[in-house]
Amino acid sequence: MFEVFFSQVKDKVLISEQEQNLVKTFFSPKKIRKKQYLLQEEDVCKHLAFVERGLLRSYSVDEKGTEHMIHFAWEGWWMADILSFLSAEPSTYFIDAIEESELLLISLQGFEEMLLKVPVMERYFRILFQNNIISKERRLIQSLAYSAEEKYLHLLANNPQLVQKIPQNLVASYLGITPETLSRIKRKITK
Amino acid sequence: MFEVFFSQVKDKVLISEQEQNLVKTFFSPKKIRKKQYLLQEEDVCKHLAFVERGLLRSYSVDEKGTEHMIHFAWEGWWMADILSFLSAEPSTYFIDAIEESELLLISLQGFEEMLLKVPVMERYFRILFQNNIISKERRLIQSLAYSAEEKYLHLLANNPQLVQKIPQNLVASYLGITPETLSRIKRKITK
DNA sequence: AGATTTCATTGATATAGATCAAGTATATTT
DNA sequence: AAATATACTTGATCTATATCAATGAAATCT
Repeated sequence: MFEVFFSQVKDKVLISEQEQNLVKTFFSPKKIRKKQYLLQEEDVCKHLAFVERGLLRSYSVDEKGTEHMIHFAWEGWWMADILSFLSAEPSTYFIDAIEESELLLISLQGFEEMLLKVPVMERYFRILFQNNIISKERRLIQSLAYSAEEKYLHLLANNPQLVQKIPQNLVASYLGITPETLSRIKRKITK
Repeated sequence: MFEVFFSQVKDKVLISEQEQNLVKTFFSPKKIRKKQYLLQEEDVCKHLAFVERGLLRSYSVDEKGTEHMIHFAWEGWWMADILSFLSAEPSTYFIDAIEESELLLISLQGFEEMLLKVPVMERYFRILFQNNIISKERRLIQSLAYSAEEKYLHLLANNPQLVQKIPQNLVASYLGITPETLSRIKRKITK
């Protein structure tokens, strides 16, 4: 159950067997079916979710009903609305499963206790958050500086996994363009 | 010199006098004039900079020469290209001073040593990075979901300080719109 | 204080990408 | 396997915002 989890943690920090066993106690496993919600708007995000297997997405829905993809998480990635999780305010996001998934959940209380009792996990999350900032910053610049086609080409070059795993209409939303525009871009490129 | 710095740190974590004195040893002060660069593209970002007084900006420049604002930092905020700082890769950003500023600089070596010797600072940065993720996520959604006018209204509502401190053309770039469009939006709103 | 550069405003025009609509292909359900 | 829903493609049109251009207002320099 924790195979993917600890292989990810060990990528970033050194952690002893003892610490691993302690860390395990803060998590509970959860299975979630395709299309099932993990979080709906207005609810408080009660857990950080680590994806052992499967595929989740988070997104917001604007007044017109249009979905805007925030994040995808597959094996080895985390998913949550961090703002809602940390502040206990109602979320403005939805999180659901694109594919049937196996998750490891930790509550806010568990999270805080774990960080205090296992300082190496404080370090792990600091590094994780660092990396997240970097990737968000990249995406932000791309959304400001690049055309639809350039954004797609960059995604293909830098995140081919995402393009492979995620349905086209969700990739389009992730890039901030319409499915029609993405379809036309793909046709243009393959010529 | 460290007044603003420790008031910010104390906002997020509990830190003893002793720890404060140790932390101080890792930083060196620096003054920087208006328009002076702290970092230029292709250089490695050698320091995290804390702004005690003044105003900095970071931005990237695309092939057409257009600037895209990434971040502004005034009293109490941090500035760096985190990717370049942590990886020692050449930066793709510029950082310069909008106003004459007083900074506290820490090197990567200093940063890593400080986090190991003063664990409460590990915690501080984890929290800082958390908050940064949240604000980047907000900005990203706004860039995907909102019109130019909506983006500006949100900025006015949620970050009025920024609109006050930062010249119009830089605010426009921060929002991913042209100065002309921002000017027209302002006229429309004030009617 | 006058000269020069930089920034903000306004108007006219162009364009990337959205929207609307309809058809085709691919999944999913019964 | 047929039926239904969902996703993808293609074309025609529309629109928000960019671009180009010119003028006026601040700010900065000498």
